[in-house]
Order: sequence, then C-alpha cells, then structure tokens
Amino acid sequence: MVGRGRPRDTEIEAKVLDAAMTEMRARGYDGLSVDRVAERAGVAKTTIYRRWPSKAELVMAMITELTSAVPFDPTGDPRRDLGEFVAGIAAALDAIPTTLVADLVAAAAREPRVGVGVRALWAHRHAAVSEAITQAQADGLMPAHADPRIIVDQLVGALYYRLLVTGDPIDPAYVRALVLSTLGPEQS
Amino acid sequence: MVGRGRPRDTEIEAKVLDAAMTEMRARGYDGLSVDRVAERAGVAKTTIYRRWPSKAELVMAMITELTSAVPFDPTGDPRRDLGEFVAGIAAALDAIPTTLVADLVAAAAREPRVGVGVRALWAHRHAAVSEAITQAQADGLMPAHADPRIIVDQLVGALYYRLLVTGDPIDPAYVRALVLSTLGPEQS
Amino acid sequence: MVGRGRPRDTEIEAKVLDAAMTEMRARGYDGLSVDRVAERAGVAKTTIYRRWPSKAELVMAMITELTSAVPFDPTGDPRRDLGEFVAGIAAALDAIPTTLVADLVAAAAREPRVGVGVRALWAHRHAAVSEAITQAQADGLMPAHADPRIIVDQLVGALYYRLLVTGDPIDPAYVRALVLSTLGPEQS
Amino acid sequence: MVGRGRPRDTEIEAKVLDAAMTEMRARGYDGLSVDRVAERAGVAKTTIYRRWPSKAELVMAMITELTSAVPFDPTGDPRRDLGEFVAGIAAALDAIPTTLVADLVAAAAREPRVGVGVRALWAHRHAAVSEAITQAQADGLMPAHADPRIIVDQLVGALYYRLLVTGDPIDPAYVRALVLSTLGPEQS
DNA sequence: GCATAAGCGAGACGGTACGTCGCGTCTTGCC
DNA sequence: GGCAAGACGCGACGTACCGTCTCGCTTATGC
Repeated sequence: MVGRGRPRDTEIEAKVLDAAMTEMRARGYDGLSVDRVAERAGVAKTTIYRRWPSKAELVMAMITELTSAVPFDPTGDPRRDLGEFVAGIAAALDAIPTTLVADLVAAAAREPRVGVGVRALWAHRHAAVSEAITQAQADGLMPAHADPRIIVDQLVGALYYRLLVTGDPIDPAYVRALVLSTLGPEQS
Repeated sequence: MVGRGRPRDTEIEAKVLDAAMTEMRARGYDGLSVDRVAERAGVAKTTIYRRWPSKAELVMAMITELTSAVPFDPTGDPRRDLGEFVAGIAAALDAIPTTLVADLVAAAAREPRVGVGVRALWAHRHAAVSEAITQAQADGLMPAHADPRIIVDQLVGALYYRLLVTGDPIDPAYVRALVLSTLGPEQS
Repeated sequence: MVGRGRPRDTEIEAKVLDAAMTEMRARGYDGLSVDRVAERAGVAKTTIYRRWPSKAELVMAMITELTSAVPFDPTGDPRRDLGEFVAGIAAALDAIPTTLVADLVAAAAREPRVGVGVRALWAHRHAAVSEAITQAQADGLMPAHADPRIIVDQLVGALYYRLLVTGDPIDPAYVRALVLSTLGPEQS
Repeated sequence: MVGRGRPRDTEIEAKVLDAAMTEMRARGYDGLSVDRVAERAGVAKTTIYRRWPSKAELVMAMITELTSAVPFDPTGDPRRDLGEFVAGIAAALDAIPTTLVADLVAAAAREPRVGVGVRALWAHRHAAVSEAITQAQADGLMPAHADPRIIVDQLVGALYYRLLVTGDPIDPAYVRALVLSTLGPEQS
C-alpha cells in the first residue's frame, strides 16, 4: 500500500455539529437543512455526507454529544446516586430548549436511525443504573419488590412527562420529592 | 347580508383525515404526501389546503381528533382504579402510531396554542386522579408519604418514556408491574 | 311559457370589459385573471362566465370593441378613402399600448377562438376595402394589375410590421408615403 | 481561486430545447408543460429551471435559436432577388409554428432585451435589401417614386400580417403576386 | 299577487401547472 | 485520499388559475 491520502480535518466535526445545533435551535428538525448547515459551518455538503450518511445521522450525532454529558458514577449510596442521576438529567434538560427536546423525540419516532441511536444511548445508561439498583436491593438498602428498570422509567419518565406534556416546572424540590416517592422513605 | 357562497362539503374533513391517517400508518410522517392524501380521499389538493394551511397543520388536526379522552371513573378501590387508568392510557397510546404521539408532543412544544390545549386536557384528568389518590391516602389504603401529583407523573410518564424514548414494549404485564412499583405492595 | 326571469344587468358588460382592459394593460394576456377581473368589476365570476364561456372569449369581446372603432366609409375617391382608412388604423394602433397589440396577436395565434374572432373582424373590413379598390380599378382610377386583397395586406401589414417588429415610428408622413408607394403616383 | 464545481452538462441545453420544440408543435404554448418537457428530455425539472428561470424564458430561448438568419445574396436582378428574399422569409415562417412567431412578437414588445435583439436582427437584413432596391432604382430597373424602406415594410409586413392577423395562406403564388404588386409590372 | 324562472354575489371544488426547496449523489479541480 | 463548489435526479411542497358547482337572495314577468 502507498499513501493513505490527505487526512480528515479534525476541526470539521465540531464546526458542523455546532452549526447544526444553531440551526436546530432556530428552526427545529424539519427546518434544519443540510445545505444551510454546510454554509453556516463553512464546509462543503460533500464533507458532511462523508461523515454522516444522512441528515438523521447528523442530528443523531448532535444529540449524542449533547446527552452524553450526563454521567453516572455510583458511589455505593443508592439514594444519593440516583438523586444525582436524576438531578443531572433535569439539569441537562433544563439547559436545552424544550422545543429541541421535543423535536428530537419526534425525530426519534419518525426517523428509524435516530430512534435506534437514542435508544442505544439510553440503554447503556439504564443498564448501569439498573445494576446499581439491583445491588442496592441485594444489600437491603432498597425495597426489593420493584423491577429496577421500572424504577428508572418512573424517574426519568416523570421528568420527560413534566417537560413535554404537562409543562409543570422541574426544580430541585421536585427532583427530591420524585426520588423520595420512587424509592420510598429511608429504610432507617 | 347576502348569500355566503357554496357551503363547504362537511364530509370532506372526515374523508381527508381518514385518508391522512391511513397514509400516516402506512408510511409515517415524512412519507405522508398531501398529493397522495388528496388522491386517496378523492379530493383536490386545493381543497385540503383551503382547510389546513400546511401538511403539519393537517397532521395536527388528525392528532387532536384522535386524542379523545381516556375516561377515569373511580370505584373507590384505588389500586384497581389506577390500574385501569394506566391501562386505558396504554391502550390509547397503542392504538395510535407512535409518530403521531411524538408529533403531538413536538407540536405542543412549538405551538403555544397546541400546548395549552394538550395541557388543559391532561390537567383535567390529573385533577381527578390526584383527588382519588388523596382520598385513598386518607382512607389508609395507600402510603401517605407521596405527593399524588408525583405519583401520576411516575405512572403516566413511564408510559410516555417507554413509548417515545426507550421504545420498550408496553404490555399488560408492564402496566401491572408499573402500578405495583408505584403504589408499593398491597397493604395486606 | 311563464316568467322569463330576471333580466341581465346591462351595465355589467361594460364594467367587465373595462376591468379586463385595465388588467390587460397592466399585466398582458397571460397575467389577466378572470378572478381579478371579476373583483375589479365588482361582479361575480359566474356572471362573467354566463356571458363569455372562457377567458379567450372575454378577451375577444374586448378586442372587438376596441377595433370596431375604425370605420370605413368610402366616398368614391379611392386615394382619399384608403388614406383615411390607413390613417384610422394607425391612429387606433397608436391609442393602444404596443404590448397590448402584441399580446392580442399572440393570443389570436394561441387561442383558436380568439383567432377566429379576430379574423372574422378583419375579413369584414377587408371585404369592404377590397370592393372599393375593385371599383376604383374598374373606374380606371387605380392600376388594374394588383389584387385588391394584396393591396390591403401591404397597407395594413406594413403598419403592424413597423409597430411590432421593427419598432420604427408610424407618423402621418409615413402613412402618406405608404399609401403613395402602394397605389403608385397619381394617374393624372 | 479553487475548483468551480461540477460543470454543466452541455448536451442538456440541446436536449431540452428539442423537447420543448416538440411539445410546442404538438400542444402549443399553453399546452407546453415544463414537467413534460423535462420528462421528454430525460432531465430533472430543476435542471431546466437552473438554466431558464421560467417557462416563458425557455420558450424565448427556443425561438431565438430558431430565428436563424434568412440570407440575402443579391444577384443584381432586383425582381428575382426580392422574390427570393420574400420566398425565403415565407419559408422560414412556414417552418416555425405560428404560435412561436406570435410569441416572439409579444415577447419583443414586453421584454426590452428581446425587442432590441429582434430589431437588430431585422435592421441588418433591411439595410441590405434597401440598398439593393436603391441600386435597382438608380439603374432604372424599378420605379423611383418609392422609399426602399417602405417597400420592405410592404413585402415583409404583408407576410406577417397574413400569418398573424388574417390567417390567410402564404403560398408561392401569393409570394409572386405580392412581389408583383409591390414592384409593379415588369418595365419591359 | 304570487309563483316561476332567470340573474347575481359569494365562494367551494376538481384539476392542472407552476416555480421552489430539500435530500443525497455525482463530477470537476485543487490540495 | 480530503475538500470546496456546484450540477443533477427526484420528489414533495404550497400557490395560482381555470371553469364548474352550489348556495341564498333579488328581480322581472305572466297567469
């Protein structure tokens, strides 16, 4: 083999994702056009398609970058760990315009590839959280009657539901109350 | 005042909405084309645009018509009542293509009016459910430590979350487990 | 037989034709829309279609009214009669925007019905003029070698040609020279 | 400067213009649809609109390409030369659908640029013919009383007039008669 | 004097074409 | 090989007209 050709410009990823984010905020998923993203990023359309095979994929990449900012590092204290997990998600959702979240959810439902990506993302996180819950149940720190995956649904689902459907506020007090309600009172 | 012109054909609304529904089920939101809807409904494209100024608006109309109320008729047995409430919502969500629900959510976030409408719909239902829970708590049939509104968030939110985010199935077993997890085990 | 129904409003013809004229001046044949004409005339579209079965027919009516303003009343002096005939046409063409004439010619070529109408109009006039020329030839007032119909083509055609193709001016001097050239010098 | 992008496919112009010509002959101006032209040319509609901003513009391009010069090569025999000139124009007009000629005339009246172009085309031709006539008059081969430019108007104008206004046929016999009528009988 | 028949304004409707926009692919030439 | 530039095929969008239709109302006529 000979020369492997010109290496990819590593700054392009960020520029494009930034531009896509701006467009998404301004016009939503449907209004986001690859041509405009390219122009805003100062990049050729070809260059975008070389990295992401479709608009859906591009949006997916954007989401992944956004959401992966919520970590889950269990300390062993399940109450505290879950509390921080939920608070982290709440903070992340708060940092993004609601419209964007809604559009992404809609895009996930409409575009199979986006849906797959989003689900994979969550599946990964859920696994970690579920495992921690299972451990806590085994350690007798949490009631054993509940399926860990359902507990996650209840916690995260309540946040999404408030944000997207009822529009009620999500403040630290709510997060605390939610965790309390889900895990039950401290098992002294 | 004088004649108001030829009146609108009242059957057209239903025919078009039906056709749109069929198309939506078959090809999803993006695959839904106004031309095809018109053809299927046996109606001119112009006639559709006279009623709904854009494809989005048309889909919105379809959704809101579908989102008919899930009834809540408490019997006094909170466990059973909530179980049926959740099961009813699950059934309703199951009957509608996921895309529709996602689009409604997105539309609610984008269009203030839609948002107000959707929220009003839910607020009404929530009030009834919350009241029943409060009553059950007062009767000692349910643990008193939890805010009734949060319980509703957990129940309904979990459903939406599964449907829109994780894509995990929502079957009767899940509904039972969800209610059990939320209300805690039977107080003997 | 019983009642013959409400009689047609006789003012409508003029109002509509006027409105059509205005529209035609402003936007040409293609840009003329029946809806706009109706609105401008303060009349329902139906009312227009009751009188003229199509847009082409309407335009035809307009033309007829315009062009029928050029009379031909022979006095017996062929030179003078033809001179006045040509001058009259020149004056009529001068009173109408060139664009309009061009559009009408184009409409006549495009729309069979308009074409038929225009041709009928001219045929009538030509017959009168030709006859007068024939008479003059019989009386020895004009050279007999030329077909009268061709003489008319030469006279009128030159005017149209100048107006529509070369754009050269059509002034009284030109008209005189044209007649002179066509009829030859006075036969003493 | 850098790459100028994918070059335009040079064969497309001809393919589209050809297709347009065919459609125009078959269905006339109004019946010519850009969609059909695109399909016949095996080209996307967008590609057509990239080159010609509207249907009118496309037709114009077609016309101007067709209006190739009718040659005028005087032999010194004015009768014959003019006869051939007129016959050539008649043949050219006969080869093109009348609608095209009419549309060109209309476009020339409406669009200044088109007008200038058309007039320049004719001015050039007229100059040559007028000069030949002047020469013939000087040689005593033609009556001197007539302005050469008017003779041209009469000859060509009569053709246009027949074609566009009266619709009468333009056959060789007519051409002969027209020349005879315009130039007068042979000066033996 | 009252029914009948046509005229009229208003505007919905079926069609057909228009011109635009976006996606994803392609073809250049330069780096 | 990457990249900018931009042409291209495809397919949908929303708009503008045309000519027809259906309302409710008005206006003459003639029995």
